[in-house]
Amino acid sequence: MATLSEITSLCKRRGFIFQSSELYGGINGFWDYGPLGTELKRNIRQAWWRDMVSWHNPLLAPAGAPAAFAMVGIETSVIMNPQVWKVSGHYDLFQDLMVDCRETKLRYRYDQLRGRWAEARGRKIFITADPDAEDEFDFVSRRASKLFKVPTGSPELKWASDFMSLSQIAVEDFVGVLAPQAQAPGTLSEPREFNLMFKTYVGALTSEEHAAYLRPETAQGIFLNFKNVIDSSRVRLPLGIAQIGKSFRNEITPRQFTFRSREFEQMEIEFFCHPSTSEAWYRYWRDRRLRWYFDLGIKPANVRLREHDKRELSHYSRGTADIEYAFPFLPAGDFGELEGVAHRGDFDLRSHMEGKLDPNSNPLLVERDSAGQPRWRGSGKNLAYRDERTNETYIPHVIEPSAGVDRALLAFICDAMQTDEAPDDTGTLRQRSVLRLSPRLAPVKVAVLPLVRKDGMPEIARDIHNALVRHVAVQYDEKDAIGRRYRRADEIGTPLCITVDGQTLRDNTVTFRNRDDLSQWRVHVNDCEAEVRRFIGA
RNA sequence: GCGGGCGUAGUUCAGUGGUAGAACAUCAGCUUCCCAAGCUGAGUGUCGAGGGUUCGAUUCCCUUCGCCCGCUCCA
Repeated sequence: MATLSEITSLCKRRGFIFQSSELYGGINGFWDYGPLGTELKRNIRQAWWRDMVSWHNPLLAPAGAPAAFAMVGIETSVIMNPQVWKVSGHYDLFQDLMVDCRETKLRYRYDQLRGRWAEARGRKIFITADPDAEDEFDFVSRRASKLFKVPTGSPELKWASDFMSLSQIAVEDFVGVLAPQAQAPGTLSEPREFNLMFKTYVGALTSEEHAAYLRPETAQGIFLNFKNVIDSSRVRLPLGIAQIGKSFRNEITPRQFTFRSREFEQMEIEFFCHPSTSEAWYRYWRDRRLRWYFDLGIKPANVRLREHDKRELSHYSRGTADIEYAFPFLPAGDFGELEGVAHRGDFDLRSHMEGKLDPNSNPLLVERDSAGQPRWRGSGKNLAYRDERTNETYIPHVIEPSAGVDRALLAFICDAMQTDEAPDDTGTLRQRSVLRLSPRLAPVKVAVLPLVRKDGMPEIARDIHNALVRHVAVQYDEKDAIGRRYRRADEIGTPLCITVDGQTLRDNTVTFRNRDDLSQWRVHVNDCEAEVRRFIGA
């Protein structure tokens, strides 16, 4: 399989992906799409939108679906009322305080590091536990006896406190804190803020009361408009609302080409249904979304569906599955997330009604501050749904398939990139670089080529090109030998070539040539468009 | 954010303390009746950016930006 540098150099050489602001040395975590990349990306969005939204038939239950359902699309703003992110939980979650260990270079979440004070041989040290330790009591005991050089369980070692969070310890006292993997105390930095949301200011004044955030996901825009859509669109549950749009996250370490970017595009559906049917809908969406990648030509061997186990799940969720791809730049056996399909229960709608819910409470309760008030106040609006046929009112459960456009594009390119062998005109096998993209996704569907640049062939080929140009993405190429033109088409994934040759002059047929198996067949000049459409399935 | 490596033409790379080359790609022409053929010709780089040392820096030093790898992070 291709390496990351082979992928990035092909993407640059052929105009799929460039580094953003490359002229000025680039900017970490941002990417531009070139002419072919833009077409490919549009085709991915279009395939998703058609398959999920515009080609959806609300009168028939799709294969495997529990029932027929409605599906509409919306497009919401990137910047929203900041309260949205407080209620959604992103504000708390994305403003993590971290501490770094200067000795081991390890970083810990400030609120996750726990430990207890230990006293021996005249020294008092706060011994922290590794957050991943199976048994923090055991971990801390062993660390303490090693530090003080006393046997475990020795009466010399006294515990001066119970377990407590590092955040309860003053920063001045960090000199007496032993980090989980450090040899000596006092190696932890002061807690530092890592704000993962992009902050901006609305209006001309740069003051905190005008602060706002670029959305870190498109989903919240859908939740906020659930009631608007219901009230305006004559749709009933079960209902999917879809959106494609940009999102922004201040990733600490953008890496791996476009896989982890700070500006990225999402294709998300929030699917609203009755709580009693939500598990069946969850399974339906999980399986359907996985199949979508297969239908667009991703090799099943490179994809896996990873169901989160019970410990990873919030208790309110009946399931979350990641659709993952074996990106060639990841270590062998590792997969990277393309899409997450999550059963979110009524967490989001209820949070926007009542105030931010505590995801760890069971049953779900509004998170309160010390005064007993909601930590983050909800809208107070009623987002319950009334089924007018059964007269039942309920808060819908939500299934959320959330896909990354840029990640899908990268996976499609990685999966399609191949080097195989094809004979040259002397019959010897030569390396051929070919992009086996699905015809639906290919940026160029067909290349029209005169076999040689004489005998009127270019004129006929131009006529064919001109007839196709309003209907399919077509390229005309008369430069260089025919074999070289085929290879150029192969390298950018053009699935079909139409060649005007000597026989065309006699009987008005042209040669169609298939990118994948090099097969050829003849088609009448007047039937070119129909044949292209048949082949690419559009 | 930490540690390591790297940055020369569109791409892959060579090279030198005296301002740069190859292959492929690109463009033009000739030739060419089916899979990267041949011939002729052309263009391309402020050697990532800024500063320093030096008579002189792409080359040595510092800073910075970017890329890759490992940690960390990844709702």
